[in-house]
Amino acid sequence: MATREKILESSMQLFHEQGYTATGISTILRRAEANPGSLYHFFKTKEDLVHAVLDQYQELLWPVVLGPVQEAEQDPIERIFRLLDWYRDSMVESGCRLGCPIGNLALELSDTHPQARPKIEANLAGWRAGIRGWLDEAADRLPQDCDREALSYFVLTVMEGGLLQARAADDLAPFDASVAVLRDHFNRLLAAAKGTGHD
Amino acid sequence: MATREKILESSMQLFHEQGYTATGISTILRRAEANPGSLYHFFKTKEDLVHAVLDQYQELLWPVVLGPVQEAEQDPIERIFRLLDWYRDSMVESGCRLGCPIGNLALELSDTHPQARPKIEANLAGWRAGIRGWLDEAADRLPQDCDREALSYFVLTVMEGGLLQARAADDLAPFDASVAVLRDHFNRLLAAAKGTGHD
DNA sequence: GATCTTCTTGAGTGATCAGTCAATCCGCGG
DNA sequence: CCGCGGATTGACTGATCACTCAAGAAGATC
Repeated sequence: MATREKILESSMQLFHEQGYTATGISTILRRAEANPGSLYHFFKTKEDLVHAVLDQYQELLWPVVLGPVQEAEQDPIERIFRLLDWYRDSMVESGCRLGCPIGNLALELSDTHPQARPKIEANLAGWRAGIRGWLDEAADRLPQDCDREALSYFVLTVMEGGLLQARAADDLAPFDASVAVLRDHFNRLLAAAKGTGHD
Repeated sequence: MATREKILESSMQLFHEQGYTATGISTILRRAEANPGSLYHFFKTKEDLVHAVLDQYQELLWPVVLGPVQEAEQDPIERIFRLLDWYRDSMVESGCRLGCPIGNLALELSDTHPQARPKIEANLAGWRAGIRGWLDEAADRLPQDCDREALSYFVLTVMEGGLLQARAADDLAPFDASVAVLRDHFNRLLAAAKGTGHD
């Protein structure tokens, strides 16, 4: 792998595992098997590095996350729960650690790093837009007065809030409980729309 | 104020504003107007300090947060939205910064500080227990098969997930949208319970 | 007022932090 | 085979990190 990509990859991993501030440049270099000069040849500062990481997450969102889910599942509502399940699997794999890399950086950097904040928001907006698209696809199965924009925020809220509690508890129960209530909410929305005649 | 309390207070503020790792001991000392020797007389390490901060949050939960809400609002369901509104106000006050101090520490320390994690979980459990108590009070207005434990997780999920997105967006819209959907969900639960005859 | 404990002072510790830079390497066009 | 520019090397910088400690001040107890 090219040096720049090795450094970027190591940074993504370490920022995810330890956070931005807690990760030292020297640790990144050790994992990437590179030297300080190389890192600073490609990235002007440590902050530049996290900007590149956020851009990378943005680029990978559709090819790695939303695309596969969209292809694997036809039902747009089920895609949302497929997405939540995909995240659940990644939590099982890491033993309830790590969580959402964007969410972690959001809480760590939003206040203190004004240049990173818009990039974090852009990432979340990308997730939301994907979910929003699926909700729009299912519009005729949802109540007519259903605020799909608010609902797309809500799905992301459930994901981030559920992951936060799961990490604190070192147990997926909070996440599962949250997803179950979200499922109940969708069931009620679908039932309500059916009750009034679809659309 | 006593030196120990001044140091504890400054630590709470700064961990909230900047995070644990990003906050230096020297900054805490400057704000507390104290010397390193005093800090290390009361707290063995920086990690001890964050443990004391978490204990303090735990102690303040009922007297400062849940108690006032419980007294100000009779309807147990409305108390939940009063609580969310109270948080909203604190976000307005800080200009969409800060967010939930426990949530911030949860994402920063859960993986890397095994001694802090249980204390973070204890704090979240305290919030949950309060909400759960209110839900139990309203049990006869909710559907019989309603999982109130899951619902208490869910309320906290909405709070934390909504705050995370609000900070990233530097705008309360994501939080408001999430709370609106939660309100819709409760309305549907209450309507469903009424429909089948109360209880 | 002597004595003991608790608390405060602040200069100083080694380690680690992000970042620098001159020297060197290497692939490529001429 | 030369010259050039991007890429790499790694020792080095000053600043800051968490933390120490010997000295002394401030109260409390007898």
